Amino acid sequence: MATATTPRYSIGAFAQAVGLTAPTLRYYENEGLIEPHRLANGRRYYEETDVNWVKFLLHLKGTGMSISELKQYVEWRAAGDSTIPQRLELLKKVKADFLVQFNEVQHHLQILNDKINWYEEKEAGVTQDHEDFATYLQRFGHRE
Amino acid sequence: MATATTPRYSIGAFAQAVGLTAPTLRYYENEGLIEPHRLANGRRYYEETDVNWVKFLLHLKGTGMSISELKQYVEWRAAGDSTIPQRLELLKKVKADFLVQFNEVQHHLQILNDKINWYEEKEAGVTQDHEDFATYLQRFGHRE
DNA sequence: TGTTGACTTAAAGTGGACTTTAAGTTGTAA
DNA sequence: TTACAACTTAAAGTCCACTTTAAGTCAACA
Repeated sequence: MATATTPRYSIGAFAQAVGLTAPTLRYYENEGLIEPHRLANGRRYYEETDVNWVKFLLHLKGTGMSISELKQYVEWRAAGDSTIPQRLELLKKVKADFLVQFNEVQHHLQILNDKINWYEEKEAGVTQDHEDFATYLQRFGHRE
Repeated sequence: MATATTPRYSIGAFAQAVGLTAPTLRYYENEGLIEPHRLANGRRYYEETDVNWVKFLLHLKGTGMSISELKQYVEWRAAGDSTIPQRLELLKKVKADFLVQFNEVQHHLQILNDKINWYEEKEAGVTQDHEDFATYLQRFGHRE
C-alpha cells in the first residue's frame, strides 16, 4: 500500500505560493498566525493545507482585520469547536465594520468621478466661465 | 451698500466642522494641503470655502490618495488652469488604482461572507461530520 | 574544497499619518 | 486680576505592518 506524501514547501517556495516574502512569513509566525513544521536541521517547511490557510488569512486581512484580530481568531480556532460562537461574533463585527467603510468609500469614489467629469467638461468646453465644482455637484444631487 | 462677511472659524471650530482635530489641521498645513488666514495676533482662521475644500480633500484621501499625492494636486491647483491635464491624469490614476483595490476587497468580502455562512450552518446542523470550508466554497464557485 | 544561495536568529530600522509633549501667549469671564 | 480655555511653536513620540541588517549555518554543485 502506497503512502500519499504531500509536497513540502521551503519558506522561499511557500512565500512564492502565497504571494508574500519570507520575512513576512516569519513575522506572521512570530505574531502567532502560522506554525510551520520543521526539518531535523531546524528549517521550516510548509504543506499544501498551509497554502489555503494563509490565503484565507489574507482574505480576512483584506476585509480590514488587523494582525492582532487575526491572532485572536487563530487562537480561538486552535482551542476547538467550542469557540465557534466567538469566532462568528468576531467575523460578524469585521463584516459590519467593513460595510460601513465600504459605503463611505463608494461615496468618495462618487466625488472622485464627479471631479474627473467636471475637469473633462471644463477641458472640452469653451475657455470662458464654467460653473464651479460645488454647483456642479448640486446638479447631480451629490453633496459635499 | 452692505458688505457680506463670511464667518470666521478658529482652528478648534474648524476642526469640529470638518471632523478633524486641531493638531491634524496643523499637520496638514505643514504638509502644504491647507493655508489658513491669520489674525493680527497670529492665530489661524478659516472661512466657509475652506470647509468645502477640506471636505473635498478628505474625499480624495478616502479614495486612497496619500498626503504627498494630495500635496501634488494642491500645488498644481495653485499653479492655475494650465495644470488641469496633470490633475486629471493624477485623478484618473487614483481612480484606476481604486477600482483594482475595490474589486479585490469585494472578493475578500465574499470569502468573509462564505465563512460566516459556513459557521452558521455548522452551528445549526448536527454535531457530526460537516463539509470543510474548501469544499463548501466550491459549491458556490468561490475559489480560495 | 570552496563558493553560492537559501536558510537560521534577534534586533534595529522604515514609512505613513498622525498624536503628544513642552513651553509659552492671548482673550474672556468671574 | 487672576484663572482658564484656546491658541502658538518645534520636536519628539506612537502605532502598525512590515523590512532590513548582521552574524551565522547548511546543502549542493563546479
